[in-house]
Amino acid sequence: MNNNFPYSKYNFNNQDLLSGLTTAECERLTANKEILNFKAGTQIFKEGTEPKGIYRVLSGKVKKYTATNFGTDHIFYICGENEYLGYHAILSEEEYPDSATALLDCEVAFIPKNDFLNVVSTSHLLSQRLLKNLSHEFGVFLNATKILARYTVRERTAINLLILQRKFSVKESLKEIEMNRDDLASMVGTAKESLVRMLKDFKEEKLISTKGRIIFIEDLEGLVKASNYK
Amino acid sequence: MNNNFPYSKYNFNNQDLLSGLTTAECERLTANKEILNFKAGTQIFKEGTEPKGIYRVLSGKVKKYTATNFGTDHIFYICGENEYLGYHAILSEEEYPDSATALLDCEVAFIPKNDFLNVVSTSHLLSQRLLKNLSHEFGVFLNATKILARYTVRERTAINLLILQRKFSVKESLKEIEMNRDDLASMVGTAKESLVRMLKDFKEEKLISTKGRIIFIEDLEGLVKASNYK
DNA sequence: TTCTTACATTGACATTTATCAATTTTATTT
DNA sequence: AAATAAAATTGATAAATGTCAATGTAAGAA
Repeated sequence: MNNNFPYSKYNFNNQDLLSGLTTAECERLTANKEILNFKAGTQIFKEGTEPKGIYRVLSGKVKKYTATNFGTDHIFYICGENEYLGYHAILSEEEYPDSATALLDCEVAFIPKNDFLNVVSTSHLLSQRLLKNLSHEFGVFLNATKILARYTVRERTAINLLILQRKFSVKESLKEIEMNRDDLASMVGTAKESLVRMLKDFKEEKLISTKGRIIFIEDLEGLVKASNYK
Repeated sequence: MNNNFPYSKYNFNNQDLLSGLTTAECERLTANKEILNFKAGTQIFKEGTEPKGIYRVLSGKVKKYTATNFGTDHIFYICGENEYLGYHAILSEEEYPDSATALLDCEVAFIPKNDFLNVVSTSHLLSQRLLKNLSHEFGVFLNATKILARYTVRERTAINLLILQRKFSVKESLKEIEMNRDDLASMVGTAKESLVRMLKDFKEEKLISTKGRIIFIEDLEGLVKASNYK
């Protein structure tokens, strides 16, 4: 990268949680594994319900979000390939604190709760890795709350475009983001109309361009500057 | 409680992390323990620095916060008695993602990094408990980000008063909050003047009263209603 | 293709929140 | 207690953001 935007502060899973397990552990873990397919827009699990297992995203994208009692969502994370979903609720022995819905068509591996817990309780490597991941996530969340608490809508919009650009592009060169405006506004934490106006400003400043709902990042450095984030 | 405000969503540590360890483990853990005293206003550790160990608050209160590059803080948590500080950075093997400063005079037990890691790596109970705590915290944070993203300053002010009331009162009956206005504004995620005006509104509505900087909760149910949180 | 529907955008305006500059109150020091 | 410093509050105003209604555009269904 030729800019100093700290993308590392935006990734929950900084390594593959389940790599490096022994063959026996892997077998126990995947003994009852199921491959599931979710069409874009389908809910994978719902806030407040009992967790049945964990999920690994094999392909596609998943949005993670919470709902207010007055009907607005807040999308706090987009999960991509090889990231895991739903393990927090299993480990905390609580209900799901959030919901997950496919953003694109997804292929997902489902591992039942008991198989996961069983391996967690016997594999030192796995529990150490989970500890590392969860505590890394803590930093990611601190960053997110700080941004919501202290940055303007303009700054947050820029920050989220930068995050999404990274998240959606396997290759760095790819600078397209496709996401509906309601979801984008829900990530930024603003009204759809305010989000659209911000995009318009960015277009006038030549930081981005659009074609339909697709957003092209035209000036990465300019967006970093607009984010006011160092 | 005679209201349905979910205080449980605001506590990081839902049990004593280190209770139930074997005598041997306890000894290893506390072999190099130091008791430290921090005067109100003194920083305990600083964002971006190398973690040296973990801290347990024995008495007093500690604010945890992150700083923006443009000089405003966001206080995201108040630690009280028997809560632990600084273990995230140790477990994630990263720099401190946040800072901690004594809000009141504090007595704190310091456990060096290696002693902690040593016991974590050998005690199954401790690592399981840490996993449970960290994943519980995830839910606490989701709630916090949702509130920052989706609730108004009025609602957030009410929510934070309710949290502080609980946090500062050992007995439920105690309904006093003493905190300077800058810190309160920093928790709510707003400007000091906006915070003060919100307090004024709440006073006019007889939800609170004040004497100097001390805030008395006069109508808990009314504040819950003002928070718009269910 | 045409119709239909969902989504995106714009305009006008109201409301909320931040900022800056006083002023008042409270706490601390002498 | 008086003097001083720090913090809290208020007022005036600007800026940011949200809301509601209308219009435009794109995508899927018939």
